[in-house]
Amino acid sequence: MDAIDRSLVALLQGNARLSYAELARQVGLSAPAVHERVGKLESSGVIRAYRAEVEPESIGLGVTALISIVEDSGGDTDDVLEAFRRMPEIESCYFMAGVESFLLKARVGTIAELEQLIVRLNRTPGVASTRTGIALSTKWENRPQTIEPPTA
Amino acid sequence: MDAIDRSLVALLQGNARLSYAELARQVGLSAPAVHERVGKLESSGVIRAYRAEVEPESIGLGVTALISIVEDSGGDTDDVLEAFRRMPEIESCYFMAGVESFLLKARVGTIAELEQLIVRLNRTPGVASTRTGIALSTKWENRPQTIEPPTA
DNA sequence: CACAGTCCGTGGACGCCATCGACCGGAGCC
DNA sequence: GGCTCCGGTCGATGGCGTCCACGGACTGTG
Repeated sequence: MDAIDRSLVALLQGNARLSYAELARQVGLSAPAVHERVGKLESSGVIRAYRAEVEPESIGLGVTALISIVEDSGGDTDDVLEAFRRMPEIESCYFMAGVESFLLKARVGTIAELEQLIVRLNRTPGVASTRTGIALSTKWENRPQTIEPPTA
Repeated sequence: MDAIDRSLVALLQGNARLSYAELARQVGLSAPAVHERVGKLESSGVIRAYRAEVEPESIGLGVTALISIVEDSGGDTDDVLEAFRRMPEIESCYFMAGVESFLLKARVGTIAELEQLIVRLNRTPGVASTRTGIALSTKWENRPQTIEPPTA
């Protein structure tokens, strides 16, 4: 992970569809060299995936909610996680410090669907209680951060 | 936005670097047709961007926090937002229903940096108070949802 | 019914790109 | 010095992106 790798990552964070030739021009290497570097970044796990970022409303997901979960003292955390994973509405899942073990970000089409999701969550074994906040609007999301050199 | 557009969006959500030729094979059209459709999806705002998804730890961002903000009754919401936008650590910003007007997702390198961020937030005009939860681990994030036909 | 216009696709052409293999130069190490 | 390894350049070739001309289905109109 030298300076060139960092700029490659930054460039691909900004536009994942840049060609290797274009990346090569930007960082001042040849295309095959860039190809190999990017391949290593992928296989070492630095680059996890390339995703198109889609406007949620246009695919029928107008409602965003953030749901905190308090775990049942009896339940198994892995089972709870597995249950969450099976709910496709849950886009993100964080395991949190504090009384509320999980924070979920969910997206659904309507408030009615959100209600159904919350009911399903509360019925899930291992879930003691939920607390839901509704996002009225998403100001921005997943803004890429500028990459800093390793503690330089 | 017909069925073909939906599968194009789904394919690009899964892998934004698919070639037009490959997309064309998957949806059963010619490459120029796919090129035009994707172009329209981009310019109509359905596809906002193509991003490489990067493992945060590998770029020195090991600490994830979710911060709720209570707004000062005197402050202007737009000014607060503008201040948040200038803090690159804040990856996502939701405007919420409820007492806590904003929910921020922030990523920093160390707890010390998180402390500094919270101090800066509390000093921001228009911010009455903050409440911070620390994510011990990210189970998953921004999982793409399967796209449903428009209320069919 | 014929007609023109529009939309959305196909097929062909051409230049650029991805990708492979051969080669090469510097660093580290006997 | 001479070996090896790593990581780069260069050159070739097949596939891809992209432009353009063309064509069929649908639609509204004289």
